[in-house]
Amino acid sequence: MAVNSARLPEAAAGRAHSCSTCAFTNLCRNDGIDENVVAQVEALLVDETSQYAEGQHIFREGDPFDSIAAVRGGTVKTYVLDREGREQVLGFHLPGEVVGLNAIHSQSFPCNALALEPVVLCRFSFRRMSELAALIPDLQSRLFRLLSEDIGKAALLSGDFSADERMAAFLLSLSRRYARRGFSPTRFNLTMPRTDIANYLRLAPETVSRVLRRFRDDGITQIDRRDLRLLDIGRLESLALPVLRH
Amino acid sequence: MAVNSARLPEAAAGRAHSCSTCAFTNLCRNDGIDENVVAQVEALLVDETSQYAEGQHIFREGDPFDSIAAVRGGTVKTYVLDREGREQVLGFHLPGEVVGLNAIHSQSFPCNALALEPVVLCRFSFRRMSELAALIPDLQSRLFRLLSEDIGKAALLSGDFSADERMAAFLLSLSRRYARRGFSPTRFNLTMPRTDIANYLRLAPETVSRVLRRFRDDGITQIDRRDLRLLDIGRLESLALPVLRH
DNA sequence: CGTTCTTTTGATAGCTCTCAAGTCGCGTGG
DNA sequence: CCACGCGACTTGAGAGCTATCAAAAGAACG
Repeated sequence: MAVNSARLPEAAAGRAHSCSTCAFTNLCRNDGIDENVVAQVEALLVDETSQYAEGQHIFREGDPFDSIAAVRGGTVKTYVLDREGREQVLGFHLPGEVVGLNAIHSQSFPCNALALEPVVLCRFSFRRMSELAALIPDLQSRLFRLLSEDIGKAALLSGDFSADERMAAFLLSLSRRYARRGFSPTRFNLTMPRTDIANYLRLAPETVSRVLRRFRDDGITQIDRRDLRLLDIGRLESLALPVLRH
Repeated sequence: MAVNSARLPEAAAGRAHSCSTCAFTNLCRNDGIDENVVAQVEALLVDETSQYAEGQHIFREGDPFDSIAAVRGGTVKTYVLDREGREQVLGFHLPGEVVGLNAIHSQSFPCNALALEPVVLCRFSFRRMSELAALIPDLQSRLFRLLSEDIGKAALLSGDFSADERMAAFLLSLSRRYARRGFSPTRFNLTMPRTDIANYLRLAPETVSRVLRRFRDDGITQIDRRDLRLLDIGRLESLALPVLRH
């Protein structure tokens, strides 16, 4: 029962923590922003408490783009379907991360987004956020950086790396991202099924199973179902080096 | 001698055409923008005529980020070096396309950029462009879209596609991008060596050679050294379908 | 005209996929 | 409480695609 929420720090119960670890930090909070601007920022929160049950779609490919969402809780999977209906997983979005940035260009979502577990979102009107960005240089800069950050994110998929390298990089990526948001970097739940991991890493599910078994046999991880502990991060890092480059 | 410049439309000789097919269209041109703003836009061009010879670096990994560049002529290759010094090609930038967007986040270039042939760039100060974007909503919007567009660009590399699918998608991508800028979509030069294509597609150079030979044998292309003609775009499209999805 | 780099071609090995079967966990209903 | 069934996961054996190794042919350069 190693649900991630169980590892949430004490302070995380309230909204304050969620926002302090969110990618939009300093946007929702008052830090160094004019008071009457804060009111406008608050007004951006279109539907602060939108919730989704496991298996529900947040948006689907082709849906008109109007708002950006930040994940407050749960895991969101983005994916596309090819001509033959086969799924291609594009990524997983953890608490504090943003979903939908790739929709700005075409003004419609280029992929589907699904809740892998109960999900809570903060939604922002992108139009209003743009208007505000023109008034607050720091906000504009933050948006530019957020967008820029995502451009180089495909490294995990792009290289012709071995199954071990991909898996190590994947686990390490999860670890670091959880750590950044205040969760344990050494123990967390794989909130997605093996098939989704395999699909994301462009491996067969059987290969994922075999690699995870080897990692366990080698003492790198301890894993029971989806409950994962990283025992030897150093080894993981050296395995993932070709993928992550640092 | 099928140099691309030889296929440049008549109108392309002057600056007008170059700019009309550039990713920053409507930024350099006066269309619908206040006249005294145009002066400011002009002022953005830091070094309009910066040129690079084949083999010269435009920037290197770690260089401080200050400006974005649009390719006016030539081809730019971006790449990184891993721990062992092996090169990893990230992409090719053709005339009219933008280089350096992924540097905004970290304020320094995360990769190297090399001129594969004589290159002419338009450089823009990103700081000044941001300031101007706050004044011109359309410019801000254009920048957001430009950034968003690049986020989903890694599809060519990300999937576990066959060598044929990758190559077909690569050739088709070049064709479409050249067409978009006013060049011939059916005949152009591969401005990069086979090794770079192989590296970019995550294939061995030998595999690239074999695939190109098969394409030629099958009447899909006609190729002599780097002079390439696409004879059967329909077949290319059906091959590339799993990669490009349309 | 030799040197060097690029490209091509051939033979072999290896990693991962595919196919197939079996195991485990868990909710359902008897 | 236990049998059942379903889905997720694991495990095993063989095939295929591409990388690797090796070598030669071809173009570019001085």
